[in-house]
Amino acid sequence: MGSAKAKCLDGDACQVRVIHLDRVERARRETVSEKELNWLASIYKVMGDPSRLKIVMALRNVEMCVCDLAAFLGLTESAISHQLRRFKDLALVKSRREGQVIYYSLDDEHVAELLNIGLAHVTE
Amino acid sequence: MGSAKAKCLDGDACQVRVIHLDRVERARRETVSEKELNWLASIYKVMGDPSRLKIVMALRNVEMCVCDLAAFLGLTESAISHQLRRFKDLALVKSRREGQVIYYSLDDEHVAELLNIGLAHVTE
DNA sequence: AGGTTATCTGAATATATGTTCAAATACTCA
DNA sequence: TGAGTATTTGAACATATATTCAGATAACCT
Repeated sequence: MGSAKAKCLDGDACQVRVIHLDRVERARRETVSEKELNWLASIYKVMGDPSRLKIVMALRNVEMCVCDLAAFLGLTESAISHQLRRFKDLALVKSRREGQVIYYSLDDEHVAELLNIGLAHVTE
Repeated sequence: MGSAKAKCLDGDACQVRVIHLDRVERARRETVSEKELNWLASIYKVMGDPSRLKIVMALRNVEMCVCDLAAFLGLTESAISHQLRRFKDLALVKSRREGQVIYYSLDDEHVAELLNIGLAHVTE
């Protein structure tokens, strides 16, 4: 119902075409703040890279040091260190020093939960 | 227990340092196939961009056409179309044509579920 | 102190990515 | 059929990103 004739939005200059104004307004009403959205996106993003996903999966059950992860992933220890820093910046991973060795482990239940959901579906 | 002296892996040339061989082997045992891992990563990845995340959130409740989404996001219709194609390539979004208008909606419960988990945590 | 091990840092690089613009396609209505 | 609307496509561009290399820190051991 209702023709699909586009209406206009953003009063002043009528630059934006809209067909279902009600839906757009509803979406606007139901969205979260820009800050929350960006934070959420960055969590998904950090898991959206095969190498990092593998790191998260490894840390899911046991803490590991950089060179263990490097061996597991087949990457440089430097590469692992760089990626771990990204996790730490997002407070998704924590570290614990024991002599020369630094042990990394997950520090965020969201990540573990998201991982479990994903794994459950991917392994059917 | 056990000194932190690194052992060697990958027999032939001993190029890889490992401290906790047992943990690495366990991680190897418990990982999923490369294919599954990549597929899973691509799902997280597609949600790991603010614009796309906003698209998913909009489509969570109602189907929308390209220009509605463009109005909602404040982006070009072309940009929306490009992003929607990525979703379609991953079979996460489906489309339905009605005359000139093409309606998009979510086509994968994983995505909705991941989104709900994320939203629940982000909005505390 | 000096030497070894584990990790980090920064520069460099190649590649991926998000967006826009211009033009093509698909459908509708008169 | 032809004009108008909705969406798609491909090239282009600027930016972000993952990894490596070389060198810097930090902690241990003798």
